[in-house]
Amino acid sequence: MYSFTEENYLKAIYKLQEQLDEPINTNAIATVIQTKAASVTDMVKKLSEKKLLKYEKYRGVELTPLGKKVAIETVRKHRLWETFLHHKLGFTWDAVHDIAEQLEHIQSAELVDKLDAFLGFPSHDPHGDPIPGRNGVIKQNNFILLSELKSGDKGVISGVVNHSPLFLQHLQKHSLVLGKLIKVLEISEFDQLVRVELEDKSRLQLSHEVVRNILVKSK
Amino acid sequence: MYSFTEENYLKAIYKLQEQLDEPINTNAIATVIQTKAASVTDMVKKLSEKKLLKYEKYRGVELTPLGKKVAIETVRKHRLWETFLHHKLGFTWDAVHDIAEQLEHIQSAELVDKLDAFLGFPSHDPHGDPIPGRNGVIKQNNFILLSELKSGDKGVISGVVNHSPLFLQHLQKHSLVLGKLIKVLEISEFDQLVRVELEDKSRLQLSHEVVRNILVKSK
DNA sequence: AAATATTTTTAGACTTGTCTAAAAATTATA
DNA sequence: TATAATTTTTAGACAAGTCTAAAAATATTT
Repeated sequence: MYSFTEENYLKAIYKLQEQLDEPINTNAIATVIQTKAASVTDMVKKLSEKKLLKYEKYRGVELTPLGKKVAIETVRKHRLWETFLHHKLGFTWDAVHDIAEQLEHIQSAELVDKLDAFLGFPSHDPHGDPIPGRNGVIKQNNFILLSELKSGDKGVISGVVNHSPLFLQHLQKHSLVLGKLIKVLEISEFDQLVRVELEDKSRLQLSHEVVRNILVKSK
Repeated sequence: MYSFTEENYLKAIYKLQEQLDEPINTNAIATVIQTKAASVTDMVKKLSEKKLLKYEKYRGVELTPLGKKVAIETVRKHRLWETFLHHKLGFTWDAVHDIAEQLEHIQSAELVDKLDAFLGFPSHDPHGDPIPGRNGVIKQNNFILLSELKSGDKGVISGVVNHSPLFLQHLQKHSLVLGKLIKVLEISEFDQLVRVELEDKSRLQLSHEVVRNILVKSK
């Protein structure tokens, strides 16, 4: 139905739209898609002709309901495949993204539904991001940043802001994985380092860069 | 590494090469790939430059060892994905081919190996075709056609010659699926119809068109 | 408000893979 | 073996998606 490229553009624009609530400009798309602004202009014109988005020269783009639907379906496929790769095939959470980027473009509605059922209708992917339902509805997480917790507060690690393999590997190395209960002991006023304690009573110090990229469910 | 199109050409040429043991001509490839002879000529030149096959104008093509390796890897991926779709997701055997045609082009050696392990290192796909190993070795089946059995002979349904969805659905409808023990009762000298008996003592008549497209392991 | 800087678009070109129509080579037939 | 029929290749064009370089529009600074 839609090409790999079209789906990638729609997904990128959708994600930008979630962050900023205003028309998405050409350069922002170019950065996400890893392409040049001129290419974006070309592509955006084509997507506009296909009624997938509204485009006004020099004013940016906005997805139509159809475009948003396709984008969300692509996100759904991506996150289901990530879940498959992690839970069924045993890939670590830092390795699933790149492969899912390919798998998300496989065309078959039946495949998506059967995969969903096979995985037990998961609500979240291996990074804690919510998986859109068949109907396109996304249950938004109400997780908060670990950096927002005060001394004595507890939370369960439930997601990440930064999805880079390097960051994910770093967390993994320190057993900071989804589901882990974490308690804030002390936040240094001097250098912002956060001392935390895990379930097994082990303690470690986390940099601000780390705590502001971990999402927790407050306990 | 190689594009969808390149892999498809190599796979098609490989399969033709298995059937005929002589250089593969342009029209044969065009028929399998569902394209025009002129397109094949163009593509074959490019594959030749990439050392994937040997091409002599007007004389046909022959895969190089590298080309054969890529072709077999593609077949391996195709058959592993078919197995996944059938055994894990519950697709019927007539529905797996089209989706596997897409999945076979996903790029990740690790994915293939992990999928293989997840499936328990299967030896055959849902149609009874052997799955090439990691090393590219294919254990050839020594199945025979059901049409070669004589009255009184028994065999286990182990594969099919015709892979069309229509034929596969037809077999399914009559419970003629892989693993079924089948006994030939009588072959009509008049109209070639074959009366057979299944494990559950049920009997049915099979046309020549059907029996010459079923492969059995002789018992 | 004019000058400067930035962003976006246009124009033209390139790549991959495809096509049609015509030319060239091969094979089959008389 | 000359002629006809078939197969294959070439030539030129097209679509999708990308690029560079230059032009146009918008935003920022003075």
